[in-house]
Amino acid sequence: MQGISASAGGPVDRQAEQPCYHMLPSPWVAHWEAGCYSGTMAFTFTLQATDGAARAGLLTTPHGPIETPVFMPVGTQGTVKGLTPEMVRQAGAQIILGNTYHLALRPGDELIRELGGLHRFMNWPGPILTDSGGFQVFSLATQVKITDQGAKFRSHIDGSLLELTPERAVDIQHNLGSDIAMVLDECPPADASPEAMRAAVQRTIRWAERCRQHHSRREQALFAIVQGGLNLSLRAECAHALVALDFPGYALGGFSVGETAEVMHAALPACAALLPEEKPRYLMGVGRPIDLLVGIAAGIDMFDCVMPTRNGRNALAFTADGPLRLRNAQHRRDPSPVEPGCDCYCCRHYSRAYVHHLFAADEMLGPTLLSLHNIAFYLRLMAQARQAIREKRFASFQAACLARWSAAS
RNA sequence: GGGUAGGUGGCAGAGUGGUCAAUUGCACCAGACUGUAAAUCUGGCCUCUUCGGAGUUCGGGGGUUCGAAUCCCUCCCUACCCA
Repeated sequence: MQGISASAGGPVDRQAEQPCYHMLPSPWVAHWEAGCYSGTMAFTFTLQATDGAARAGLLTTPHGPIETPVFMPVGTQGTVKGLTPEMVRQAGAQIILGNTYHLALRPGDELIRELGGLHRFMNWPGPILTDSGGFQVFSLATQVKITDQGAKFRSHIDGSLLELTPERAVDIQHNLGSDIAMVLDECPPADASPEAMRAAVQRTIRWAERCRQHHSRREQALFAIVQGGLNLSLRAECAHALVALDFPGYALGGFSVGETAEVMHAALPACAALLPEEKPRYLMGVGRPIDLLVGIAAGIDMFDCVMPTRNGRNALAFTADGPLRLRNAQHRRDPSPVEPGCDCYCCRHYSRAYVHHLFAADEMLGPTLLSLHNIAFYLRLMAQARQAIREKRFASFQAACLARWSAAS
């Protein structure tokens, strides 16, 4: 009976739920508090500090500024799965992703425009980057037919035949109203033949040109995507052609598509160096914490990956001491937080034992808490990296992180 | 006391002479996850193993048979019905 007594023990002294504001640039916080689109901020990128190839900078968008290097949580269908925008913000996110392919299929980009655009529709007043759907053409490849005109494919929702062209991808992203849009690209698998890779690069360049031509929305930045796989001369050819078109930002696509991490790591410095120094560089779809650090060292400014949220839903927590599988029996009676010292909502209030219980009982709060923690971990890692770059000690920061991650396993 | 139906691996529950170390689900134990068709998927789950196999299992005991979880006898136990 004592366990259910209302007055037993008195309330635990909980700190007020303070957002992790210390990680965010203050204009962004002000923008959030205002809760609306000011429309005064143009798209700019300022390089503020370098440390070797690593860079720290400031990106501004109509929906707020972004400190780089930045990690962008993925919100494919207009939601970072399992989290409210408020939780994503409190974890320290400055910008999130949305997806052209998914949102065009459901609920439809026209509908979202009608309802005030994606920011308003999903209640995320901060910056949004939308992916073009090029990756879906690759990942749903069995049912896709690619021609110069565009990609014909079957909807994964109802099987209907649809076509995504460069122009349509731009229109959809216009309707969504994202701050940064991506060109439609062709993303071949790592083991594609040299001919296929070359064809994909040429098509990607032609499509980028068409996107550029078709793009008219001044308050939205359109980024180009460099393909070419692991062939550096193809990458260079692609990059040169795209740079000549003068995009406000450039992405490296076609990584983490089947090649080993070592191979990707080895290729990144040269590929990043192909991109203009004064423009933001975005490594698409990457990756694990170690991949982020390697990318930053190579001169990348922006990253996105489903890993913190997907793995969080699947009971894996990233921590400064390496990954933790909360479904494992060893956590059954562990009273310590997922990551000691972490100031995220999950770590401030719950034990590993409780999170373990949530996953064992298949309760939806488990995936929510670990998604939240993982995003907080990723964003904290990036904040620390930014600081390390500014203090010219990124290499030792990276080495220290790696040593700690590997020591635990 | 009489009758009926049953007793199978942690649980539920298939199998009813050889292709059965035994379908399946759950539970349990691990692993994977990189511009999200993923709150998903994979593997393991009697013992030992040089991973090729080997040895013991289907309530207990006995028997029939070349061969039994499966057929027979007997004992024990469970559920329901009748007294």
